[in-house]
Amino acid sequence: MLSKKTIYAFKALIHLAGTPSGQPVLIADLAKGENIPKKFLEFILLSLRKGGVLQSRVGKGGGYTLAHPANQITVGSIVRILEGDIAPVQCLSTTNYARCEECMDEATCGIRLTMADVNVALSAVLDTLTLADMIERSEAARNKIKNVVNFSI
Amino acid sequence: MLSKKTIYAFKALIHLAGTPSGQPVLIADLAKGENIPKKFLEFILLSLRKGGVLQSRVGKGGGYTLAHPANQITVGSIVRILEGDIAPVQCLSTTNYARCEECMDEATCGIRLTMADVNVALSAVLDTLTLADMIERSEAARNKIKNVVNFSI
DNA sequence: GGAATGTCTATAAAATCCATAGACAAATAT
DNA sequence: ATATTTGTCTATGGATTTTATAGACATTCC
Repeated sequence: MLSKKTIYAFKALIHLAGTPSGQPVLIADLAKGENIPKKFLEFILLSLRKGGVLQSRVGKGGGYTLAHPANQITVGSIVRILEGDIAPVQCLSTTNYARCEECMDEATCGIRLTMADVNVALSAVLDTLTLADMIERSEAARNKIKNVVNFSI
Repeated sequence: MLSKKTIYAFKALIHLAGTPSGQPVLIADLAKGENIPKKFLEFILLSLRKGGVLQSRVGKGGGYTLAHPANQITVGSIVRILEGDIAPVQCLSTTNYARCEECMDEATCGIRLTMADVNVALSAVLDTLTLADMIERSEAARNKIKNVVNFSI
């Protein structure tokens, strides 16, 4: 289950992706617009910037912008930045590896070998989906509903 | 990331799957054998029993046994029992549904629509893999190592 | 220089996870 | 019947993580 932090990040990123390109958005505006506690959002945006997903500018006319086009920002990269990792067990993590306590032999651990499959499947989906997909799907759903309404008139 | 509770559950279940069939195993023996805090394990086993994965018998000669053959106990069912759910967002959970706070319109939420794909992919893997797979993979890895050793002699 | 804005550190409230204690209930053996 | 073995249940507390806030600081622009 994703944490609130990650959901907030998605909301903020979708908001940023929806603003005319190049136009920086203030933390305060993002917080207000997406109903996210401002100080908490500061921290989230900072993490995303350090993770290479966002760019920022300080001072008047400053704010946050996406560091790349929305279709190049994967859901996986966002999750990895905010959740620390995707791997179901830490002994499978590349970015945050830790040996499982009291695991006698990593090479023959059935849990690890099985979770490796889960890890691969999960990474595959998350690294395929992008911010642009999130927006497209939302729009597609909206259009579908609109059409149904139109037809029914 | 799976919690310790779930890892403990896997260990206990693998242990149970590896004992001659029908033979009940004591909580105390499982706790000692797998190095799991006994009282914590009690709670875990109870959850698994209520979830239909384990059977128990009280009194002398009692203990725990698998409720089904190991190849019929999916990893997904175990995770669902102990983690509460698999869905990345609660508004996608079937067993534990909750509306996301302040989600204006669930039908057009881009986060939800995207995470639905993740949910499908994740469920597919977890519901395909079984306890028997965990054991097979562990044995396969052990045999592989053994052969390498033999060849090198 | 002054205003606007992001950055950073410290801290704390709330929730969840991990673990333990102890009384209780059920089954079996004698 | 009674004693013994063993799982069941309720309550509780410590540890960790998540969520959130406060305030000083640094940078940019005018």
